[in-house]
Amino acid sequence: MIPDTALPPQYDPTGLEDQLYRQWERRALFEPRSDLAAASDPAARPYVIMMPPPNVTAQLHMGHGLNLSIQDVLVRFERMRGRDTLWLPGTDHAGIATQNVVEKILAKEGKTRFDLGREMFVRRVWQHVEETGGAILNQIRALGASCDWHRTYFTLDEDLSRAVREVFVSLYERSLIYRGKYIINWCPRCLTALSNEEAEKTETEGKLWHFRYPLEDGGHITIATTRPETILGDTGIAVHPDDPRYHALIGKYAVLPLVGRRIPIVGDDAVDPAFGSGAVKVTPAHDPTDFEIGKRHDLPALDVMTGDARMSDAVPEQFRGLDRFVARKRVVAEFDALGLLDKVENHRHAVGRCYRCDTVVEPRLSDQWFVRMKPLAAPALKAYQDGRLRFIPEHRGAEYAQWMENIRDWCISRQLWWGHRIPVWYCQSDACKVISASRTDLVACPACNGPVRQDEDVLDTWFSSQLVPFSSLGWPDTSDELARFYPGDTLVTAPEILFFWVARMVMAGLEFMKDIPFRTVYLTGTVRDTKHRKMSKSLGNGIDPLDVVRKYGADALRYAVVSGLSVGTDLILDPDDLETSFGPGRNFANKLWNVGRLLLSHLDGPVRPLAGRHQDVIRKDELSLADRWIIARCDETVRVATAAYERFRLNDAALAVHRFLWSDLADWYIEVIKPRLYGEQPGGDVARAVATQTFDVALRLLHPVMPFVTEALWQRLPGHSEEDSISVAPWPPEDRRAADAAALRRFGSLQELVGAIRSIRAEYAVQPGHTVRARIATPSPDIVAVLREDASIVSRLAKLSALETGGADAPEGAAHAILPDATAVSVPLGDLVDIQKECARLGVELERLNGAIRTQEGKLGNQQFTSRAPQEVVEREREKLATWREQAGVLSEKRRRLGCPV
RNA sequence: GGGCGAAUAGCUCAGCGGUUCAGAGCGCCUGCCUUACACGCAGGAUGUCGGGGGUUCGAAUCCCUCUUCGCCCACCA
Repeated sequence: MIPDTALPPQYDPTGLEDQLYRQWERRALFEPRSDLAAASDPAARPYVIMMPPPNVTAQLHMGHGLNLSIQDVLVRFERMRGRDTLWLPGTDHAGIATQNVVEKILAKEGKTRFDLGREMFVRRVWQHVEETGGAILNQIRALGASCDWHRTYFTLDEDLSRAVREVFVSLYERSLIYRGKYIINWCPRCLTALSNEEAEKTETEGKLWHFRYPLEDGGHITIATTRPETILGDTGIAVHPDDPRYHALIGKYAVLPLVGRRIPIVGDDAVDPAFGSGAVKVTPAHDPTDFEIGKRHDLPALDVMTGDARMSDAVPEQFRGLDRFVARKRVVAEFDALGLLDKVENHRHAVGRCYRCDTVVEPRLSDQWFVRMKPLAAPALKAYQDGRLRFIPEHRGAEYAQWMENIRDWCISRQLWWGHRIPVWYCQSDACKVISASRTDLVACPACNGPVRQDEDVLDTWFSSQLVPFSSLGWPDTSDELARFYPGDTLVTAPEILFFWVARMVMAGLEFMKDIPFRTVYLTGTVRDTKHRKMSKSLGNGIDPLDVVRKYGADALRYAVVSGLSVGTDLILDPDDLETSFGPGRNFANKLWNVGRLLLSHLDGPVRPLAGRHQDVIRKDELSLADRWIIARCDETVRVATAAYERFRLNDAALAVHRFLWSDLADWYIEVIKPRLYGEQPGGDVARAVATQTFDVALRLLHPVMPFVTEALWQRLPGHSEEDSISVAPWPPEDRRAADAAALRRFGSLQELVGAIRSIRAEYAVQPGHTVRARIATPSPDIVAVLREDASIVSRLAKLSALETGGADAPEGAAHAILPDATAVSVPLGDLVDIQKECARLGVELERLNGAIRTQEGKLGNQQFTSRAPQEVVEREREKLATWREQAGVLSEKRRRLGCPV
């Protein structure tokens, strides 16, 4: 392609990124390739990476930016390696979260969902989803994510809903789903049951109240509680059966204060005699342990709260309708008034909070649906123990295993309206009362043909999410696609949803597809601010990825995320200083752009290939030291970067390519070949070919991280056009023939030599345009070779007027440097400075310094000062003196070396 | 209460079984708008590698311990 020499000097991603993305999408570059699917090698499985579906109405946040970037790097890498790839985008209906969003909108209109009724409300949510649901998908595009948009799914789609039904009914038929009355976590604000995982335990500073309950036969028994309001629902007291203090009381009764209920004292192993008073109040309707105790001793369960956590009509009148925390205070106050409050202690304990609204959850007795997890967990645990399923970082696997080992049944019913309604119908005819789970909607009872009523509840949103690895591919229908893309390879996600989603996908996959859905689970770190606080909307410390894309480009964002991140560590970004976080990525893109600009401006046609069967291939003997060096460095970079990508060490890959492009190619190679490019020296065509082709390789290595700028440049390189795309260009192969240890070593020596001369120049502040003479004496054969064959390069880079070999001047009269390989470099002082002027200048400076030193000596010699001034002031003055003396020494030495008159 | 990570330059982090490992980027200092790039070029300063102990010829790197942060799990009311 003819170079576009009109490229602006500053890279501007605005508009360009959009344009390139549309180009990719139009050409369907990210869809699976039927040509590869048809390939005969059955072992060549496609690469499938699982995108965690974002909440349908959510806005993109930095967490998405982080894990979408990682996923895109991985999938682009595999795609370029020639694998068929699938990265399916989709959205999750996010039951509670989405319902909450719409309820908030209704609240602004002064309405509740109950005002609308179920049908109208659900319709309203759908409307909201349709209005806002596309936004996040476009935001994902803006990051450059190369996913297959033709198969975008939504967890409430008809197909995925069919999968949900199939799974529910199948589990129900095998008694792996059951309904029952148990203590569950209840959110009084969302008005629904939650799973154990959805009730986030947080350590809280609370109180432990000790109360005395009068015994029927006189005396008291003291119990302790953190939730006094539940006393109103007490139906017993439990002590340890072997506790000598209470042995005699077992079987006796106490009278519950405030209520007057006669409650039995029972002996139960669940009681820890060492805690509190060793006696426990038993509230079967409001505590899981108490529920179990209650069952064992036939204690009634008395629910004393309403759904929104107010005291119910089951409590004495003065408490009815009170909020639980108000009731708590009131109960304490009344006990206190009765003289039955023994003591109050501070007490740290874990309090469950709703993961959606942070409300303190209430353990509550209610009828819910559950999945029996133990049989499902066993194979999922085994998959990990066998090594079939692996975690990155590895230690995360232990969390997974621990959870699987201690798994509890999963409460899947939610008292919401938005979601998959439970496919269970209850026969309304008194004679029948059959309960039917059905894959299709029922209008009549299958047993008696009587009227039926569908269960009111919907399923936990994670119930459908866990099926996505196969439901998104058309399951329960069988299809070639399903066979081709299941199981997948990699899942990249935030550690927060390890249990919510990841673990359950593994279980569901094993149960319904007989295989794990992915081999590798990469758990990212958390995005935090500089104070290491998690980025969140409520803290207001978030960074909007789209804002970053607008200001710095998607490439810069991705580079920041990838280069600043080692496996599994947190990503620290400063919301108040985007420049520090994203400037380097933008600068890097700009650097690439300018390397491209320079190369393109010197190209007027195709370049000769470095290797291949073409006749005009460049022969090895045409290559200069620098050519061989950059080719060898390029190959090293291919090996390092490829290995790093394979091992998920994306930061290593990014930094290796950065180093090659910036430090090696731009700073050294291009500087070296400029005379050849400008036609001042022969070999211009070779230099162009080498520069262009190593640049091409580096662009490909970098493409997974910075897809846009690499594409924009690559399409302009000779032989490419807009009809080509780097995103499907072949991954650069390792080339053993390029390895050239001698060139690496020798050019390294050249770099050191040039560096030494530049240091000398800088030390004497020589103007850039001014040339100097250098004399080199070396025992190093590499340097000897450099001086023989590449002296012009050294002269150019170090701005030398002459480069002499042989015995180096003694340090007298010359600036001198010794390299690690014992090479001595010297430059006549006369070349570095005007000796007379410099002597005069140094003389003046030295005199002034000596004056200051004399004054300081006087000050410190003054007894009054040293004895009266604070110690640290004197100390500081002494240090000042020492520094000045040192400086004076340096100046004298300089004068001596210049041979200045004394 | 159980389990697991982390502590390296002012900041964010590399350093993957002990011998070119004391590094990168940003920031800082000096000099440069050298016809690709000031989002740049060249040069430079900066660290008792959290404290203590141990193993070894040799430890940022292995072992023990302490301190400090963080994560996961947990029905002691």
